[in-house]
Amino acid sequence: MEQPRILIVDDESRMRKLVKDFLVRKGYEVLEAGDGVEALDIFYAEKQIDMLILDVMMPRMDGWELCKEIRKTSRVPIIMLTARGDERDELLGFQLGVDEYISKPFSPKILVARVEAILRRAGGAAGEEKIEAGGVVLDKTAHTVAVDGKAVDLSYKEFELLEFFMENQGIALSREKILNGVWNYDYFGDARTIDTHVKKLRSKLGDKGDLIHTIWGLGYKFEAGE
Amino acid sequence: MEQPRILIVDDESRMRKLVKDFLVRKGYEVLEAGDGVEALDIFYAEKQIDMLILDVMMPRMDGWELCKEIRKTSRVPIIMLTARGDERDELLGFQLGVDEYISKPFSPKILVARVEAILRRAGGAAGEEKIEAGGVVLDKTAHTVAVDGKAVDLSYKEFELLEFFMENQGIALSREKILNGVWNYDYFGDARTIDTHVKKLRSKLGDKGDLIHTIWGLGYKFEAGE
DNA sequence: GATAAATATGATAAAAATGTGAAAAGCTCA
DNA sequence: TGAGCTTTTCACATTTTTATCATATTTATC
Repeated sequence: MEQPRILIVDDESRMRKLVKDFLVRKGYEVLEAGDGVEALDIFYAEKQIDMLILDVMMPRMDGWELCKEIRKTSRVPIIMLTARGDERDELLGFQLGVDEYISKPFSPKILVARVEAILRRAGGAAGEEKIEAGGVVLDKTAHTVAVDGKAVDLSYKEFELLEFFMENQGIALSREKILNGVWNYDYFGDARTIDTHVKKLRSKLGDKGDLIHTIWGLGYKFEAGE
Repeated sequence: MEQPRILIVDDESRMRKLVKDFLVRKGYEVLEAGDGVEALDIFYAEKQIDMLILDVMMPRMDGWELCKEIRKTSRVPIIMLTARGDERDELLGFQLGVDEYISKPFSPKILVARVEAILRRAGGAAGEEKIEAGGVVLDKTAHTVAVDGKAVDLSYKEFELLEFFMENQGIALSREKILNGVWNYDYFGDARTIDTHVKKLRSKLGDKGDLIHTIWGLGYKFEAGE
């Protein structure tokens, strides 16, 4: 599962946006639907959806109905967003095949944790350790990097270098520090080797290449903010 | 057995519901009966029931009687729910052909564990554990692998290696990790032996061989998505 | 602007890792 | 024991990555 695709269904666009933002930042691709009917359309039209997040309360077709519909043809993981602590509903839901509940209001942390737990359980690739910054997602577990959702091929050293940069975001790194952090201590070659790797990294990262800033007379710095 | 079907028999609907919820959540299909007579009806009317969970105390026909009846025609696994620690009953029950006891009150974890253990033990098609990814189906129980529905012959090591790969989908695996996961800890041979096995696996998997990705400088990764 | 110092770039050489086929070593079962 | 199989080792071909170097470009400073 290169980049799990999640469909969020809620009639409140503010809520959709909220959820979407957190998930996108974690490297997921997120689609939106405003009600159950629209959700079904997207679910069947779009390529592979890896998870659904449904609000219970929706016009036209509510979360339960939608869930029931989907379950007729698919075992895709479903998370239900409910009002706080409605246990009766939860029992009903588990029978319908809901995988998890999140009761509103929820913290982003909870949301992301549940999503990752479920995708992991679903046998997928989750359980990952990821670092994200400025549209660049580095997945240590899968050893992959994606820029704006698009996979980028990096060599081993390039990956390690980027990892080091991203773990030290906003910090000016001298060539010596980089050498110590990424190369083995028994490396006594030219520090200018770093330049070459930075060059390749920048070019492979495309637009995002300039997240790696040159600090004159010192070294480099990875920074997403601005 | 794609989705084992379990019949829970208890006169207390609250208890039935409780048990059912946990099992449903684990992917079982659960039917309910309120007493022994009803249970027999369902058992003979319904298609294939894979397991029975019986409460001892029931009106009309208690758990023992029901068990005796069922055993006249079927060896379907039976779990008995009893009051805590009634050893006399247990002896009686084993003679009647009860497979397992769970004494009330029980934790959901115990329940699920026993159910899974028994289905697994029930051998044959039951408790089957399969992993699927990208058209490759690995059946741990049967120790078989099929690619696009066509059986593929693997040696023992090849099977174990593929199993390890598939259980760690999407995770970049170093040779060391693979060695630790698939070989015994007392193996001190060459890590390159992995390469050879990967080679054979790839060729035996045919098209699907390239689900096993090489990660340069690191090792391998099994990935189906893309 | 001119100059010196530092960095970027592209090409190329060197090194390292993997793929492959075959042979050797182990096992298993008549 | 020995045929038939699996597993491991090995040597060599191939591929990919990494390091180096010469040159171009950029930057800071005067």
